[in-house]
Amino acid sequence: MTDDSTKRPRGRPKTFDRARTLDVAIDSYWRHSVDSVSVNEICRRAKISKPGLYREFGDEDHLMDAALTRYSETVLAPVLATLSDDRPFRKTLESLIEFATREETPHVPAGCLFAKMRSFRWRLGPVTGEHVDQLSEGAIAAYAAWLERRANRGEIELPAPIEITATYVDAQLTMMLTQISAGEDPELVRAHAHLAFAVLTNPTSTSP
Amino acid sequence: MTDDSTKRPRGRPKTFDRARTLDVAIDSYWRHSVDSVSVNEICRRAKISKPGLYREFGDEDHLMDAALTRYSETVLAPVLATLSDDRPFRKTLESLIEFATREETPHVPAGCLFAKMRSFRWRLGPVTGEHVDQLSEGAIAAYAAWLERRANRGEIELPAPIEITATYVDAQLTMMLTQISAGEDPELVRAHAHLAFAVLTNPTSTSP
DNA sequence: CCATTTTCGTACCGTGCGGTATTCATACCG
DNA sequence: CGGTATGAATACCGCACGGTACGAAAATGG
Repeated sequence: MTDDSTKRPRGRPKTFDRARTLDVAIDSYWRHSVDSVSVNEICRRAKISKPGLYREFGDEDHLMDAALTRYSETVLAPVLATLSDDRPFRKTLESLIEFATREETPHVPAGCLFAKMRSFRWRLGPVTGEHVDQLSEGAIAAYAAWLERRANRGEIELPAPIEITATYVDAQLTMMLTQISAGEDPELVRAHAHLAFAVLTNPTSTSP
Repeated sequence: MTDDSTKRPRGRPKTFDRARTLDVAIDSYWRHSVDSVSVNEICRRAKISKPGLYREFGDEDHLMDAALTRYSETVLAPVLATLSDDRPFRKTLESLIEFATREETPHVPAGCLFAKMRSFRWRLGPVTGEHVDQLSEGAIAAYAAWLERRANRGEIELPAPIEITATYVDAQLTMMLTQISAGEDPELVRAHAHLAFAVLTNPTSTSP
């Protein structure tokens, strides 16, 4: 069904594998910190020439942005989508903790590329930086919607205004991902998570 | 009383101002991230020559270590010392939160140099890295001693084994310092802190 | 076959880095 | 004064970075 016979473009056929290059970039940025992975290094790993990469992506900023786009579509979106599921609060929370403390596997690094980019926000290029901001807002909005829905159903009692509670959940999950990426013991991080989220599952007064 | 008449050393008198250089280094590492401040940059700010700095400190690793030593003595130690005070738990906790969320002043940057070094642990030199590890252990031990003492007096009820609770407090304070350094709103961070530490001040079950 | 179009990668540019060889300046001693 | 000892800074090294000029390579169209 692939019409090899249809008009091929005029010049030399393209051999640059954009998808594979993006996979290499994502894996590199994800496994190691976002900075400390240079364009040169990605070219070496992907075994492509530097001008090839620059022709495809423009510059380092747009390469990172493309990597973040692909990552958010394939990894982040499914996780945030679970917030809309109609599962009990604790089940969803546990799956979030599970995601944030996942161990490294041969094909999937530990931690979260998005979280790493957030912590390096100020040294990202303008395009990637804006993208990170936008995804951050989206994530917090998703947490807020989730928490509010569960609060309205009486499953939990919000210990603080929704903006504060949502950003609290976001901050805790981000910290967990950072710790996991730094090599912390997943069991310890999970134990910390249960302490941090006890304020949600065990409503009490929180007056200072 | 300064004996100018006593033997002066043989050669050309030293003019290198070690203390001032260290102040510049600490301020630079503290205000900006530890990496992204180069030796060249410190020389520029301190208006000293590069060989001068290298003669005094050896290399970048030992310069950072000297800065960390001075910082821990002048800033960190007093804070950790308050953990031994006999004040009520909540008072001490509030002063910790106050320290971690302090706003930037002209002379004192926000955040904490030690916290910044911890988050960049893996790219520190061997000397500074070891020093950071050692200080981390010291801080956690101090938190553990504080919490255990307060628990023994019935002021709080440990929500988890002491090692987990102490590292939890450490992780939360470190995260707060990181957020403040990243420019987060101190009021929001304090609100998060009260949520995170509610598990200490409002003992309940924490079963997952 | 040759001109045209498009993509390819080698080889380079300027910059800033951590670190240092070398030479000059300033002191004491006799 | 000259000899000796020590500290100072200029000017450099090799390297890796982000980014690109440019000619070779591979296709189509006539």
